[in-house]
Amino acid sequence: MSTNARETILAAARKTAQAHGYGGLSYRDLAADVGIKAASIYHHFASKADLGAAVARRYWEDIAVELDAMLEKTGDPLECLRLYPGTFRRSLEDGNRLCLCSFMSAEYANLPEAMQRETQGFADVNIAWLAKVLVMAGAVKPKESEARARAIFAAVSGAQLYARSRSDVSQFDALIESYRTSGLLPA
Amino acid sequence: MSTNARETILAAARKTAQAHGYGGLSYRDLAADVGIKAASIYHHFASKADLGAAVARRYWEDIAVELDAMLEKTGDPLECLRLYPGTFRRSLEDGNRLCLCSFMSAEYANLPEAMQRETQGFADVNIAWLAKVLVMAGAVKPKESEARARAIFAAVSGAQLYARSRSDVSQFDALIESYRTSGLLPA
DNA sequence: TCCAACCTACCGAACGTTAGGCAGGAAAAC
DNA sequence: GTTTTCCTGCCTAACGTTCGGTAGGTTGGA
Repeated sequence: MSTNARETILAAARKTAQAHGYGGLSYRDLAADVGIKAASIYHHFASKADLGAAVARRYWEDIAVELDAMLEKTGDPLECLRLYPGTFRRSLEDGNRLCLCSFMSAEYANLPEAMQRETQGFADVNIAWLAKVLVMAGAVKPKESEARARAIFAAVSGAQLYARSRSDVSQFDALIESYRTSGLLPA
Repeated sequence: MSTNARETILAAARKTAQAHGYGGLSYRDLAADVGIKAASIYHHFASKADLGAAVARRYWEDIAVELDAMLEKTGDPLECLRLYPGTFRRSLEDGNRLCLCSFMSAEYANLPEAMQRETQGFADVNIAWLAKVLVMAGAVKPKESEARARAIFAAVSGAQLYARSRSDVSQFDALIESYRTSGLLPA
């Protein structure tokens, strides 16, 4: 348990936060999850705010790596745009979980400052990557790529939120399909 | 205070829930808001779950009236579609608040059953109205109106969520404009 | 006389957090 | 090579606060 306890805590906290939010993240439950006592978490994180900020940062660091890997692996920007909603879909499949960024945006007013600062990271990473890929695919003019990337990110987030409220992944799929039909996403 | 205390509580609870969620809604704070003691709330609502469900139900009942009134007043479906995002925009202007439906979708796993049931009401009302207006405006084929309505609702919700995380209403406006440019919303 | 509306005074549970201690392995001192 | 020191990782036990909720009393108008 010891050498990677910090990582184990981070991963468990992320999963819980994606299901119940930062407010729904309890030290006692989290500790039980990873097999230690609540007080022991303080050996790895100075406070709940610190833990939350670390989880948030790790979250967008991971997605940055994942998105770049996808682009490198396929080498096809259009295919990337087709696959992009899959990252959100997987959260839903995994226990009807939400993107941590969406949860933090909702809980924004209740978050400690350090977490508020990290909230934007995930969106920034997604939007920058989408803008780049949109231009590569020739789907939009470079000038409009940022705005379109933001629109896609926001719309996909909204689709995930809606599907969660129905506990129904197929609603997410249908929404993505509508985004394609309407022209928001390349068809 | 007495005759409309129940209404006062409902309204105050709605406002707090739109800022801090159901979990962030405290009986003591809520009571202080409306000028009574926490225990007195139990004279009007049997439990927090009951209060939450009543707030949620009232929320979508109100929007149903509001949307129908808009259509009747303007008589112009295209103008209605142009005005539609305004209801979400107003929440942001009013203390960076979120649509209650989005908050409940995020908190879904933490909500009492009665509230989970009410969560869908708001979305249903919006989607039904949008589908009707889209057909009236001739913007989509009747067969596709439901799907497009859902897409618009989800996308606008996502735009509100994104703008909230930046505490910046202009981000919402920019996103709506992108939805128009891309063809999701009629231009 | 009665009842709705509100009160005071609690309850048990859960929360984040702290103090202080114990085991054990690595590093330092002899 | 042995002993001592020290640090890491975890523990138990409690802290004060806040939570939703309850019991029972007071008050004022119909």
